[in-house]
Amino acid sequence: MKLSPLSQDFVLHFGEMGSRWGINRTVGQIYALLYVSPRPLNADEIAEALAFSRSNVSMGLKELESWHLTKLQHLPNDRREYFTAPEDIWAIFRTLAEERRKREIDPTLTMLRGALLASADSDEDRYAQQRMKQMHDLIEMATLWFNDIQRLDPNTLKQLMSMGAKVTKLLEMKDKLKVVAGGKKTPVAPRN
Amino acid sequence: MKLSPLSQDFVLHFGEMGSRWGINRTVGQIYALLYVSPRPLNADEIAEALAFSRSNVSMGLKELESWHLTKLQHLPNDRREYFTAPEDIWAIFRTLAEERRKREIDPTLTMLRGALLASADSDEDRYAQQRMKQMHDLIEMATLWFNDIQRLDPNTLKQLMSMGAKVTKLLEMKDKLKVVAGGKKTPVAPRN
DNA sequence: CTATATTTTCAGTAATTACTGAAAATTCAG
DNA sequence: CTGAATTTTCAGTAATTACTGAAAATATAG
Repeated sequence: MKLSPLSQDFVLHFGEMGSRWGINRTVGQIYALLYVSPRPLNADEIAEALAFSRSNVSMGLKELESWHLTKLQHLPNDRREYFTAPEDIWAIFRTLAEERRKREIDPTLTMLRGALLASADSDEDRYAQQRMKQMHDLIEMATLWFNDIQRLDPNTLKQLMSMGAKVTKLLEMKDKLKVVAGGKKTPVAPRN
Repeated sequence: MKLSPLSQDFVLHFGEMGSRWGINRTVGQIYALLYVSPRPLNADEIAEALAFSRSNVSMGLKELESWHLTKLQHLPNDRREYFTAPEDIWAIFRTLAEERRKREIDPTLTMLRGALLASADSDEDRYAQQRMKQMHDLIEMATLWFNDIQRLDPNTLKQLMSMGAKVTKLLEMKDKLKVVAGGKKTPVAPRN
């Protein structure tokens, strides 16, 4: 297996990006290779295409599996395992976000909650707790929201995204409608 | 300067998180320390509190500066430089997101655009380009959207986030209104 | 300007992380 | 079962990244 220059560039770039994303260069390259490959690849093909040792590829694939970023399949009359990246790119991003949430956000929220429960017996600690609360609340809100948004079907999500900030126009509209209709004015979170 | 156990935990946790976020452990700890500190700190205080060498702190602070995550100030009758983390936590996340966009997303989009312009003269390359296009479009849309959303003032944003997925109810409402009003029925993408 | 306080740089070293090859384990056709 | 094909593990090594102390640079008070 020899990589075309087109794929080569993509793969190398994703290797570099990988290192900024907590997965190492090797893993990034393997993933990128699977992503652009029109057919499933086995470990030897990957090792050859990327010039890594067979064992390195084995490790990398395991890592990707732990991220739920590969699909494993078998080809008829072939004992080797073949790998692909999931087709649906939305699913890929959802998976990535989900995994990062589990590994990074959740533990952070847990730590913050613990710290907020501890007793603060100095001005420093009280200040620190206040800062941690700000961070906790922001992270929690963003996470809940992201979670919600992410579960929308791709088309709704797409529609929503293309609206961009114009979505707030809808919020205003909603408020006006309520007033006009004389509906009970739901107290919206105070706008400090 | 001695750290309370409360801050200690926070600082150590952020050190670890830092390494998952592309900034190293030291830098993560320095940032966390500034974040929970009720007053500006100078480099020596930071070095003592975290038990790092003075030069390591100097490097770390420079790194944080390059991320626009610290504010530098001077105290009266003191030649040393004092550092703080910005007050507004929304601003902090906006900065972080902005910096990551510049360092990771933008170069990726550039690479993808380049690859899409290149001529593909094999089935493999055509497939690869198609995959890259999917990725490009998704990243571009998400980035534009994120950018838009992020610029909202914190309270609108908060309101929007608390709605979560219910925001799509507004989309439906909008569509219905158009129909009732006899407006042109915009064909909405099917929601599978 | 000089002396001193403070910050930055950087070569060397330590620590961490990535990678390899050889060997062990697993899988499965016959 | 047996043995060949395939995958995984892991100890050793290579490569990378982080950290330090000493020295250089910069800033400022006098």
